[in-house]
Amino acid sequence: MATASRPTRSRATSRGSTGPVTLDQVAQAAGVSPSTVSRILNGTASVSDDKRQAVEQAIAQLGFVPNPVARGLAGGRTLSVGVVTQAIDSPFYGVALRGVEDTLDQAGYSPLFASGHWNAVEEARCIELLRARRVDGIIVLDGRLADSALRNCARSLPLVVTGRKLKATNLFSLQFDNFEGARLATEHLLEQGHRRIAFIAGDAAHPDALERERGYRAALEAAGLSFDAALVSPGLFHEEGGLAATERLLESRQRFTALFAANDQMAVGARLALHRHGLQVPQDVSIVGFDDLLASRHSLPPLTTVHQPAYEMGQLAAQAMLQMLNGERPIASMPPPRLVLRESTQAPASRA
Amino acid sequence: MATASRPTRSRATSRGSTGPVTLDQVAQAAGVSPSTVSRILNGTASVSDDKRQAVEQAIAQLGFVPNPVARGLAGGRTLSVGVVTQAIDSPFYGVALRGVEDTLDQAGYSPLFASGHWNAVEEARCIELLRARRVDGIIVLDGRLADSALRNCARSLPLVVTGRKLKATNLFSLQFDNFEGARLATEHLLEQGHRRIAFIAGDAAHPDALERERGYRAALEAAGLSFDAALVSPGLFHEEGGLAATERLLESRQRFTALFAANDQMAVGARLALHRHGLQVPQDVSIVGFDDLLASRHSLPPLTTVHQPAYEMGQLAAQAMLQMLNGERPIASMPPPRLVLRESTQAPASRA
DNA sequence: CTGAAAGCGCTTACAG
DNA sequence: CTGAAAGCGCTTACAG
Repeated sequence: MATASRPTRSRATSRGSTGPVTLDQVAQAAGVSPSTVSRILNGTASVSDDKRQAVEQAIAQLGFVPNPVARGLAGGRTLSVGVVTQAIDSPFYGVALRGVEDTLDQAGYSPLFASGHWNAVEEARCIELLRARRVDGIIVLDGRLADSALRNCARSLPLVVTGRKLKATNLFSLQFDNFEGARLATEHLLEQGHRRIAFIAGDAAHPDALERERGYRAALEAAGLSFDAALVSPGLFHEEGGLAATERLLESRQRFTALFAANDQMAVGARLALHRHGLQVPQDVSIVGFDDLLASRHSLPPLTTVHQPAYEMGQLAAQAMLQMLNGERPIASMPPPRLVLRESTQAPASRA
Repeated sequence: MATASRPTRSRATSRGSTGPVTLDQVAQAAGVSPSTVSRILNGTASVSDDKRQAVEQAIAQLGFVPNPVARGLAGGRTLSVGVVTQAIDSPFYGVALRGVEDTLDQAGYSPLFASGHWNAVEEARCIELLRARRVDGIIVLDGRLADSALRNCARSLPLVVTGRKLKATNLFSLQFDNFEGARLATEHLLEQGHRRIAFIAGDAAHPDALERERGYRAALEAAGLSFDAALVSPGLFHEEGGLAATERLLESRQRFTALFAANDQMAVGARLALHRHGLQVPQDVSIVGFDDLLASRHSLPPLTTVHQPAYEMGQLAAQAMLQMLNGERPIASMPPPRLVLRESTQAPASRA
């Protein structure tokens, strides 16, 4: 009778009790209260074996799937985590997103992606949007948000940030050693005998870009070479920028036998510029990149580059978030940089 | 008094009435009922100007943002749409996802991405997951789900599918003319004088792959050339596959002066294989790809390829979804294929 | 161990 | 045009 005589409208009932099975239906089928079903679902309290069995059977039989929307409202947890990235189609961040997705998925969480387009204002908007959607936590992949904005956000939500070292409660940061990576890349060129090494710099608005330039200079200095500003040309981290930067270098008639690009995308642009000028890689000019994008393995020639573990970064960030959500304190850190030797570098032609 | 004497627990109240502003608070501040606030928010009914003003002011003053989770539960709409894609980091689909994201975002909807990994079983899981999350509709980008599964899904949710022609109520499909694209690519090679044109085929489990092969054959036949199975080698749509397929072709000692790869990723692999065998592009072998990935513009040499408008595809799919959600019937269709001429093709060396 | 009840923050018939 | 009330499908103190 209880069900039959429901006095008011019920969307589900009105269309013939079709529609998704609800927890109440499970409770009724199992002959227990909704509270008990909920407890079993959430492992919130111990429940007698017979009730548990009855409920589990009812769930299986009815094909019940809890409604995350209702759970979110009632329990305050949506089992979703926001991810602010720069662009969903970035060859670098895309891989990181996959790492996040895979890790979250295994734990029953869903990612909610939002793209900041390399722009602090939009990134802030992403965070607002994600909070409005009541995500349980937010992962911020790099980006240009001020540290203070991040700290502030962490006051109401667990936050994990990559690309900077930041200490704050409720906030975990993960950083790749860009300095060391760049130093390694430059050192490799030096060891091969190169002395005139051009540097295609990234976008100076990114801390990464600055760190990589520092690494380049440190390696030079360690080898007793002096830094020559005429050999560095900014390429904004993209292909066109790398192409233009290299054109500029070539037109300036600076001599160089090797070139270190602060990311693979610029290396690809540089490669094309050299080609346009009839220069061979690595015979005439050696190239080292940074990131080790999937595509770099098949570029022409396959690119020597600093491996940045994007997928692992995504995984680690997601794992850290999961731990925070569990009340644990994450302690992970990024693996150290590692140079991947391929075919774009060799000793300079001895024409000195 | 009403607020102060609330008899029961209230999470928000207990932490000092902090936390997000609720609709009730807005109603109270504006001196109207919650119903009225809701109506204004949703444009559900006409409301007198003075009340509207009072409410709008209260909203602005309190910085109220409606809780989508509550909206979802109460109204049955979550303002989110599920997107099942193959891999979040695919160079092709990534761009399509950006098109979806941009379009949805403008309309106040959020995308929920789920990756099927080129696998019908996982795609089905994605759909389940998205339905469990109560998305308002689902966009399926290509994939291997059976038509029947899709039709079935459309019975409970608006669905837009790309990569196939499918008629069903509540379902809109969008298809690129793969046949014509492949025909165009092959025709171009033919016009340049090539007669022995190898074909790196895609994964035969994808309808796209079959269509592209059909286009290749059709162009050959139109030119009076007979199809030679020894000249086709499957490459599974990825770089490694393209590389291996080309190696096989080369080892089989089949002669060919041009090569058409059923996607750009395989073209890149093919390019590398040719390089390993000391063959120049386009001097020794011309290459045409398919897709026109962002990267293809900067490959060595820049790749001649069939432009497939991934971003527009994402946009169109999202727009169609938005229209269905509005009760309209979408009528969009994909732009026709277009060949982008770059530097990887030229007339064969006259050594016949 | 377990149930009844209230509540999460909205929406939407229903009845003026 | 507008409000009171019930409900969306869960969770969680509270009281056995």
